[in-house]
Amino acid sequence: MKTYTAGDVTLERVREYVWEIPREGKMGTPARVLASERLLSQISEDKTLQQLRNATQLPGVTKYAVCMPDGHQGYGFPVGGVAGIDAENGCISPGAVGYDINCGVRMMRTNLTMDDVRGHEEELVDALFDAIPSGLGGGGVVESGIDTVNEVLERGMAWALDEGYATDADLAHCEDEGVREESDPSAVSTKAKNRGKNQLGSLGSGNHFLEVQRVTDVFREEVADAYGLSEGQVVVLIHCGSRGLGHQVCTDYLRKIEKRHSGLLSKLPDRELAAAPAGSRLAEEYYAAMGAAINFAWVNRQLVMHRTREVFEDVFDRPWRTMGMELLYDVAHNIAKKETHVVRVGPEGRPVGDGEAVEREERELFVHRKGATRAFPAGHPEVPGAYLDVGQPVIIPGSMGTGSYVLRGGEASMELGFGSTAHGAGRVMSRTQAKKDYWGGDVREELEREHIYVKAQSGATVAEEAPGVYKDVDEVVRVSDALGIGDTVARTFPVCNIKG
DNA sequence: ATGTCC
Repeated sequence: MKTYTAGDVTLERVREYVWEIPREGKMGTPARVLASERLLSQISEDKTLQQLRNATQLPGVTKYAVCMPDGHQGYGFPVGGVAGIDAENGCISPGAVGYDINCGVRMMRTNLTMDDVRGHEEELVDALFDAIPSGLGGGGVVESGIDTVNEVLERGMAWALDEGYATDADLAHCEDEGVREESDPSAVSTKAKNRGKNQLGSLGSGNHFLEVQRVTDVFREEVADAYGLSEGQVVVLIHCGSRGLGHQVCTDYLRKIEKRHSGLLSKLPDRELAAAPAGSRLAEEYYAAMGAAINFAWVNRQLVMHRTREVFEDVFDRPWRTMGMELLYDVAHNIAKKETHVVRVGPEGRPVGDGEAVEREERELFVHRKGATRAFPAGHPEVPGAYLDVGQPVIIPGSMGTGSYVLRGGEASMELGFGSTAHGAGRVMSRTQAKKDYWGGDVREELEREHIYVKAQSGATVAEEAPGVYKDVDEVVRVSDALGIGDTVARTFPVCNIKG
């Protein structure tokens, strides 16, 4: 059997693009990396593989911990990691969701083409930058008080609908219709709410952005038709999360869980994997607080989209509905959710990997997706009606110089990754290193030569997000497609981009 | 990712 060794980790090649760290020692299950050899070598350069192996020690982890092709090191658990953990006898781990709860992406269609937009790029990027708050700290489309925040945390996009910021169609084309029902605003600290109350409708910083793009390629015509995508069409991609509110929720619960479940913590290989046992009060509270932050992020992206429609109305001087500005889909990539999956069970009733399994069973799991996108295939009941026959849209943002992809959930996603695929290109260079290698102004000029117009609050952010700091998104998507976990539907190229 | 340390 072909193997790949990086430091103290050896992976066995199960088949093309599937690598396995066999179960040994304290590992609860095997671990798997879904990658080409080139991507695996990039993944091996930081602590990703150690973190993935550590994750199999979380109590109740089933099948295998999985790393997607864009994986890299994160807080305790890889970005690009997926773990399906028994929701009855296992645990839930904030580090395996991430600090930016419900960080995610939405794509809005338009019926405009580049002929409509050409010559307006700079006007458009300026107008978007002026209208949509970005960067660190406060300022949002809506300035709200605690009461409004509580309603947003409770109701998600249903709140936006009632307030006139969303349409029924917007809700219908969002993962979970933009509402996590199992949410509890009272589980969210006042500190978190105070951080969030003036951030509703804001991009934030880092890799978050809003980008006007054109569709350059269509790979699966019948799926693209169902998604309303065609070559030359202009679309808008929005990538942001739950801002300071979600960050505070993660911080608050990490602290509480470390303290109250120190016994479990002492058995784990990394403090950053701190977890609350399923059924414990803190597990319930974290799940409900995370749900509230999830709702906050959906409203955040909705308000940014609402404001984008208004900007297009100003720039192109007609109502947004006449420009076909409909939500294609909104999908989270930092989330944990109770879902039912088929897992393999060993002779002692414990979830195991392929080799030891004696039977297959349906179990309710906390599916932790951190930097991984839900990718349910055609026919799955949670895929919206309009897309049921073709599969759930998966939106994979690339860098601001290379473009992005729309995929559809593939038939193999349930078996290989608990219904998930990649979430982006994935960094290959730290932010610190990026600022040494690049200068924001140069990056911006380089992009402008390719007719990509970038406007950012800070030149440092442009340097940190230079196209060269990312893995090859084409390669990430090629692997996803080849494995059948997410099938390519269309590719886009940037027109203008605003960021923190 | 993040009022990049209460």
